[in-house]
Amino acid sequence: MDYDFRRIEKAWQNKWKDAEAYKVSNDSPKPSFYVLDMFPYPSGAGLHVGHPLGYIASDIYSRYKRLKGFNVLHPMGFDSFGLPAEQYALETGQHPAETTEKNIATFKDQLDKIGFCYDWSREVRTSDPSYYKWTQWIFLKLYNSYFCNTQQKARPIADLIEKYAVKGAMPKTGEMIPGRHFTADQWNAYTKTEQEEILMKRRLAFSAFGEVNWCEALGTVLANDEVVNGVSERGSHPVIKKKMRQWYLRITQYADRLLQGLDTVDFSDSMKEMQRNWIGKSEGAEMEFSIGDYSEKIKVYTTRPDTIFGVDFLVLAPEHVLVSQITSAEQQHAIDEYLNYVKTRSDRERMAEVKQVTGCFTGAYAKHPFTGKPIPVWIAEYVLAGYGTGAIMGVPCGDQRDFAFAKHFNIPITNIIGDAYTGEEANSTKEATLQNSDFLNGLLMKDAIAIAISKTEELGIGKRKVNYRMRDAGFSRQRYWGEPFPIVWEDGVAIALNENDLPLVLPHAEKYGPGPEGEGPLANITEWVDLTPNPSPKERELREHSEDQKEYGYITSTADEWKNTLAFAKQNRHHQTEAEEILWELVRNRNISGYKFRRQHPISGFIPDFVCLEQKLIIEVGGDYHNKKEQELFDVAREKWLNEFGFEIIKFTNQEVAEDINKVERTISQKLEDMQKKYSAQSPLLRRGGRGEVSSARRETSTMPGYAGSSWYFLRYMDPKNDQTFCDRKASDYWGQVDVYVGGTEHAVGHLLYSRMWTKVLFDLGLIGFEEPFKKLVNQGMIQGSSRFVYRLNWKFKDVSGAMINPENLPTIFLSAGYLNSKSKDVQKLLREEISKIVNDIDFDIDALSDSYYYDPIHADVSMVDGLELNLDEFRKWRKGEFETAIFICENGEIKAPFSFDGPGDSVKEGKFICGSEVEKMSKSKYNTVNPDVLVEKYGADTFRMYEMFLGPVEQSKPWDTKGIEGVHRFLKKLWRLFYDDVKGKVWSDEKASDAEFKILHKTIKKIEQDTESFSYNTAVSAFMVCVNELTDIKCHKKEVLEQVLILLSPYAPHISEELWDALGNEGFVIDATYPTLEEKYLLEATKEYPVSINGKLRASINLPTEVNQHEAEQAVLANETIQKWLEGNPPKKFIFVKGRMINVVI
RNA sequence: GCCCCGGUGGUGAAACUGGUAGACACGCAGGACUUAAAAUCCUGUUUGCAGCAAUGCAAGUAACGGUUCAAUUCCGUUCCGGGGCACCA
Repeated sequence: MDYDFRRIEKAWQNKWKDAEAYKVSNDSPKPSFYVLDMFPYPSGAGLHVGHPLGYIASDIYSRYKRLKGFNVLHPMGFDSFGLPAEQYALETGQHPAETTEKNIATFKDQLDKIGFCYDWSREVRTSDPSYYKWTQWIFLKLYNSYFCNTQQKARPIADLIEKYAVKGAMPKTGEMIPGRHFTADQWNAYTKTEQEEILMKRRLAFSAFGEVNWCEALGTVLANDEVVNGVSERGSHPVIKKKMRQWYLRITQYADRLLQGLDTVDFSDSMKEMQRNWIGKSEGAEMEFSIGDYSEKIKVYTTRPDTIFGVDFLVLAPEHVLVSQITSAEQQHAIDEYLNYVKTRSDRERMAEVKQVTGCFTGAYAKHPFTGKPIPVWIAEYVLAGYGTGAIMGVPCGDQRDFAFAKHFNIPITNIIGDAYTGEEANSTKEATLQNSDFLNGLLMKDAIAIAISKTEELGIGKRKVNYRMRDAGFSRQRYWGEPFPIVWEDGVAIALNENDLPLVLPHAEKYGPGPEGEGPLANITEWVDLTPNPSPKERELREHSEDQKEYGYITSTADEWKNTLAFAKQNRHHQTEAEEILWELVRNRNISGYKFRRQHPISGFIPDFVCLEQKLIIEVGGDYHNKKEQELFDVAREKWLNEFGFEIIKFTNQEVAEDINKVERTISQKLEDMQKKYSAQSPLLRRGGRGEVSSARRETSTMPGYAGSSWYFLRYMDPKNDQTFCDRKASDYWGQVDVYVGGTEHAVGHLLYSRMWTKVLFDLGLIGFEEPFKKLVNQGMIQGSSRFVYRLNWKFKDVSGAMINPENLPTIFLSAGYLNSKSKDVQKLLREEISKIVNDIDFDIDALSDSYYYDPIHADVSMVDGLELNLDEFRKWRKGEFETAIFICENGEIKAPFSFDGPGDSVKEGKFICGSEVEKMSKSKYNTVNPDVLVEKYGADTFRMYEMFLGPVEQSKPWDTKGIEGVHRFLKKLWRLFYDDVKGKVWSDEKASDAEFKILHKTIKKIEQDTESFSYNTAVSAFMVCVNELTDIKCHKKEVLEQVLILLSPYAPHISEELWDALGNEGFVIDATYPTLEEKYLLEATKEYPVSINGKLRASINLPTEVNQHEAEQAVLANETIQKWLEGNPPKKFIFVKGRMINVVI
């Protein structure tokens, strides 16, 4: 019986599925364990061999923990919002939802073939409304929270509002600063708009103006990596910085807690370091310098207040607000010129020429806060407006950039550290002793820092200050395929939707191009965006007269329709029924609870009898004609339609109105009251408690960035189906933190930082019980692709007359790598000869060209290459035969062409075409991807799993190479033969195992357990190989031993383990077995082969009892022949005995 | 420039807190079985020198130096590769 992996794997995958073997319950007496993978973006290219590396690692760990008696949560889902799907939609017109759906199906199919133990019933997809409902919900939590500086945590914004209303915002010390401080009375007197503006400055999710990369030609906002050298990546159009309203997360408030939290988690040092760098905390002081007669002072930020007496100049960022004020008349022209120069420089340029010194003197002088010495004030682009205060103090003897600046502009340099400053370069250490520094004289610089700060604070010229490099996180994207913001802008004020109104479903789009004014594609879906209620007749008049602003109500489509409806409505108003007249008298003039009603007011094509737009309440009075059959149907349809737009309808019959108008009144006002309650607080579109109507209401047209959905998905897995809350507190308390999180380093500062922040906010608000999401992080290395290149001759040659050769009629010629690698000048001559054989009628000059110029490297698909040798037949068929007629010049100069010519001809044709190779990122566009399906098909999932692990340590990046997979496959076949013999069939027996056999088993148990715990899977695989090799060597076929080995192996190779486990006659799945217990007694040895070194060099090896003591060992060693030979009769100087390890004799 | 991580046979790699460097596998070479192939199995495989051989000696973990009875492991300097940050005051 052969190892038929195809049958086995399929069979067991089905059995697991049928038995729901991987379904996990939130209710279990077992201890919980949570193993998580970073969920993938389902790209159209499908899975490549790089993806499963981490998945296999986590799968092994999950299965291992399960065997160890844990209730293991090991889910998988899809990060399915994102740019690639949108880009694809732009190109092909296919809706991202469709392509995403398709891609996910492919991914799942591929994943299932590898035999992962995911509980698919817990799958999440970030683009699914039932998921992003809660992303939006958490966004609202962020929006409706602020960071309380006293408690250092998030609190509901309602608390802040209450505080403002009762106590205002008063300064702790000092005077009130207008715009920042206010009394409770002032707060209460502010308009809603003013209050909202103040609150926006505290909300954890907030909107503000920020700079974006704006490309006029493309009419769109670009991400940083879509901008290359100041122009757009697509089309090379100019890109400028433009201020636009954006959303942000106030992550800077969490900087300190994010920093502290790192000490509580088990991440790699480099990962922690990266996060620390990103947060970029620096401690220093802010100091104030007064300038001439101006009341305003220049604030500088410095980490080196100890060098305050070495200040020779101040430098402001060119964008600094004070620049225009302090510039002197003489310098005005020079400053203007410099500012113009700066404007032309992109960030990239500024970065590219780091060493270039530019700047301009403002003509102003600041006063040194201690000495009173006048200090020139400059501006220079090396000072960044966005960091610190946008101003620095220049200390040339202590800072290399300041030094270069002073030298360049001939500013005299003050030396405050004596000999420690050479005059040749700045001394930026903190080790020198200060001189020339008044009260700091004689102090070491690093000690002087604290003293300088306290003195500064004492004199009121500055204060201690902590700065962070991290900026608030941009949270809006001008894109389509993302979560819409649950925000409506009413007259410029952001109003959040009610939780009840979620999810705000992403509307279907037909086009994905940018909207006007840099807005996202959603801005083009007018009927979705514009929630402005129908205008009053007066406003309507106004609007109709303005030609370029054709607005006809928010649900109305065409101008004509609207005109007709209007006319019809007007007509209706002149033909009121009696009941309508009575009702109108009742509701008009804000008669009922102060709500304004309109009669016969068109809402799109419909004309309700009465409507209160504030609460979206419609009153219909039944006329006789409503009894007709078709009218009834129409009414139903209309009601449904209006409901969709949030309108509610109450109906009265003529009779009711006529008979008891009081009852009618009560009904209406009750209804209004109910509706106000129901849609209380912040629901948009006049459903607010307020009385005023709005003149414009537009939905936010940006969408959330990719990291929104991924910032909390690990919580959703715990309670994926819950439609009451994002994740029940019981579920999150049961599972707690993610015990092991496996993923790539590329998310070090993005995803990991954001999800850590979200977790902290949710924790602060009491919604979950832990404040770090991931207890342990395992970084999987990247599997790189090994690309193959062919080199196409570039026909940009001049012929001998100097004219360019026209390549169009010339054949495509490919050069073999070795041909090019022989870097000699001869290659060109040789090549010229070869080409002349092919193309007889042109004579050209190749010698003049540099070798880098005459060929283009082209990626060849790795599947057509065996090692480095290109399969020419396949290559000719590739890309729909694009290179069908190409000519290949092989390694040995042989020419292979699809036609015959008078070449070297008759000689034996065995030239190989060798490709160039390079290690690059695995990507479809580089044709270097390897699909796991192919390998699974050829060797089986178990082989594939074990091979990926065998490749090397999980954390290590390595180029993909298939050549070793045979070895792993052989191992599994060898394992199989312990159970089944080719000839004899089944060979296992129930015999009692010997100690020697148990020793092999328990040695393996020990090693596998250790290695699995420490994610050292490559060595674990090798331990399995050793085990099987040894069992084979001693012909052990005993069930007692083998079935234990199967349990050990099942996390690594679940299918074959399951098959053999079953064959041995066991009940149930091996995945539910109990992990073998290590019994040390089998590992004890009576004797040990001790290596004996002389002076650290291994000379002999002697067998000693395990329980030997140093004296006995010494005697045995000295009696040894080889050792005696080395001792040459002398006694050893020293005898070192490490029990159980080795012996070293020093002579 | 700064901060991390790494550098070991022809290749992927192993070596627990300093204690037999190269486990395991690939590749290669030789052999067995076979008409042949596939599959399987066996032997060898760091380098140099000596030997018919078992084996012995020497060198060897990027380079140099140090600590130690003993260094791939700890320390210092330099070189190379990978990743991150970058006029951050």
